[in-house]
Amino acid sequence: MEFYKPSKIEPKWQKIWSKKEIYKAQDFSSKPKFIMLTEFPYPSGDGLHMGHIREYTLGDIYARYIRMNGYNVLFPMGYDAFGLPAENYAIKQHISPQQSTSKNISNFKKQFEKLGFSFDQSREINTSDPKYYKWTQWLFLQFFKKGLAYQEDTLINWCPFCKTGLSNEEVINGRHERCDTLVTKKKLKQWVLKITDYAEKLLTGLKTVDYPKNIADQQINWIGKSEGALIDFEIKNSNQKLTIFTTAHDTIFGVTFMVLAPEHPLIAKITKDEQIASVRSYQKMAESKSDLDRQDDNNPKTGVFTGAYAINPLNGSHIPIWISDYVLMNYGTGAIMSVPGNDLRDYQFAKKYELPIIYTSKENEFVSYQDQIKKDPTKYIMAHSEEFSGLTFKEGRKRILKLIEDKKIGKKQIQYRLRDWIFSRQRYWGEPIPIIHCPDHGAVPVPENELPVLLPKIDDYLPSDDGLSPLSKVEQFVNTTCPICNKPSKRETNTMPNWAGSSWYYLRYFDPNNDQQFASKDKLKYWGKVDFYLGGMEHTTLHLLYSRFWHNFLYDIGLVPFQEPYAKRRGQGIILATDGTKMSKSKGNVVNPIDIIDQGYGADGLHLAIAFLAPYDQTTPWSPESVVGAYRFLDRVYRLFQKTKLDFSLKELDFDLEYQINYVIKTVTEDIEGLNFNTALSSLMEYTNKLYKLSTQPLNKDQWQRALETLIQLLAPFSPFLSEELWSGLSRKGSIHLSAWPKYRAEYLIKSSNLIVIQVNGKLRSKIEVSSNISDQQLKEIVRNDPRIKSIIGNSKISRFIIVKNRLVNIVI
RNA sequence: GGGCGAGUGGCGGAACUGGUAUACGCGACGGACUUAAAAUCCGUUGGUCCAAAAACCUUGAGGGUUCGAGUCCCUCCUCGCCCACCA
Repeated sequence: MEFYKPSKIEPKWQKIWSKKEIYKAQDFSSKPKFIMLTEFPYPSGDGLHMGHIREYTLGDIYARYIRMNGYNVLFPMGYDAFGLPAENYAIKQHISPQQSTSKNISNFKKQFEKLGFSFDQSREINTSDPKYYKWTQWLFLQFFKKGLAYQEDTLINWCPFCKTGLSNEEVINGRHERCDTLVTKKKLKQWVLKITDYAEKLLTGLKTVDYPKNIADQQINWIGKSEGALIDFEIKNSNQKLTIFTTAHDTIFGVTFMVLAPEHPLIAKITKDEQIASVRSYQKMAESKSDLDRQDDNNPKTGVFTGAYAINPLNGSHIPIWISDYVLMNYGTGAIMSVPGNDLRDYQFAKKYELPIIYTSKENEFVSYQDQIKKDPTKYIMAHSEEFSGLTFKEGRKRILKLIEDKKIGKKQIQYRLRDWIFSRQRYWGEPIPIIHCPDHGAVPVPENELPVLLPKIDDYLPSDDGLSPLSKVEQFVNTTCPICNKPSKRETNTMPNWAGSSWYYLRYFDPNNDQQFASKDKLKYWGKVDFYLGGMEHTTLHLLYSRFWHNFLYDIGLVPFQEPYAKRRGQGIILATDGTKMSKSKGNVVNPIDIIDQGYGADGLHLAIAFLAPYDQTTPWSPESVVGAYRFLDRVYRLFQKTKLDFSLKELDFDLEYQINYVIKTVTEDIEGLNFNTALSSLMEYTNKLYKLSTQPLNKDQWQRALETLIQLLAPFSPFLSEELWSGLSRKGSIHLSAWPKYRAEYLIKSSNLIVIQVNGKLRSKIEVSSNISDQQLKEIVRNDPRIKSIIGNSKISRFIIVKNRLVNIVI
């Protein structure tokens, strides 16, 4: 008898699958197409980690399932090789990013092979390959030509450790999401992509795709649409005007002071002489504060009076103008009207500086506007608002807006929290931005036939504190001529962020070797939308949002046939360390998945353990024992196939076995469709246990054969190696992974009898087995005569008799 | 402060649309096989009480709706993730 040894089975099939290219996707196949996309990794020096394995295992299971259902499946893989992590790793290893990247990629490939994922290897891409980034540069130029890529001299988020600017999305709690360094501010000239132009489309597009609520909500919150009004306030004894943005224009009678952000340009023009000194010193103080300090809402409010007054356009009252850093320059107009009766921050500020408070709701005490509206908008009754007092907020809102518009002192305004995307990085390892700066013509795009602008190989690629890219030191690279006038000009030396290459990579899989276009029209049309995109929740407001933006733009300029790139998105949960905390090198609690394979559990054992661990989208701790259970199950399946001395004397079909076969097909199929991989596996385990018990009894040979085939076919997506091995042992032709997914027959799922639960007053008292076609009358009779039930009921009167067909009886006494 | 989600055995987790709570797996305990161990196989395994049968209790806490609630409603507690002085 042979023992189950993954190390003897798995390498053999890796080679065969690879040689026969069984997972190759066909362009223009007549079969229905399906794109299963998982996020491609950046090839780090540590190799694949548990998070990768979970993502690709789940994607692989689904891809294999869909493939067996007769689809032309595209399940691609590539490498997101440009960017900070790769470069920081190279610096640490004292080798060039080119070297480290190619070394790491070959390690990743080896590991992927060992893991046995069903990728179409022929379509592999690498974002740092000039043949690839030529098209990233080309796409950037399309943004430039449409005015959606522009340069701005602005205060940006700066990571002092990585020595580069960052986008808004890359700053998490005031820290750089990659290295956790506190972010500071730096004034730099930057390339910016105008993602804000797509705020509305990115919102409405969400209604056309299948995303889980939490992902859609996160994007909606990030885009942060709010509807309100811009209102102009005249300034007393001045010809200046102060424009504010508010979402609560109906509280305008409660305004008792105005607040400007410390950076507001109007401050210099309106501050009274006697206040200049204190205003200047406050501005200085605010400037030196880090983002994190400034954002802490537990901080006591601080501020300073400018000496100037604004005039309330509706009642003419004079309102002092203050400065405070709780107002942000980069949202709205950088100025607010303060209504301390309804806004907590304004209230705190008013209390501290003893400013008057007017309550504009009938409660006549502090009530948060947001809370009030949310609780019951009809109960919010306005007060202290002249002729509007007594109205509901909804009505007051409408009328005051109309009044403001009629008087031409303001207008309706839609405001988004989304900021434009800071797109340049002062680092070496990225796509050079294909722009030439000409003294006469300004920023000029590199002509298309000169793409790609190659990243020069240089020795000194370390970043510097001055905000200049390492490329600026390379004279052969920098010095060039203007494509328009031929005058000596300088190349742009900033590079693109690592999110550039990944913003369109899925499209390249359709046509990875095309050197005329990023992908041909025909292939874009054939493959269409990504049917299923699985990835990390942490990319919701980064990669996922960015790539939706790019794709929407490409659609608008007619380069892709669909508006949204991903028809269905799901996010997998995180696998924590055994102690329930995040796996991290510094804590030393990292589990290396490849070790698990090498310990003898095999790739199949690893896949199975991960799929069985918990629902795919749940964050859950890793347990080393889960692999033991997975391995034991596979071993049991293996031994089931080793049984040689079976008694096949049975001529008739075993109806119960027939039921089991059809039932397991049904449940496993439905569970995979619903991505309930853990319960699919528990069904397969139960089924296996039943077969194992049956194997000691007389059997019908054909039926038994079918039972075994069903088992390994249903198991194939989860454990590709073992199922292929056992399939070949049944001397079936071809790969099990190209075989047709089993179909159940409903007629075998009809039970002749059912177990009926009998309750008295809702409490379980007895169970009986009765025929499926029993009438309610008959059932009542049987239940009444059940000795246990009889004794419980005794002389009590039965007031109700509830029957749930084929399931339950409840007697109420 | 805002958004989303979750609390079920010793542990990971099941439970379809309100209808047998604790499936499946791990661990533990007992037994078989073995000189022994591993592996495997067969049992037991939410709690209280108990010789046993039965009974009673149990899905974070409390209340409600219902013949019947882990599931629906209300109040509260705890935890996780994301965002956060966004006017």
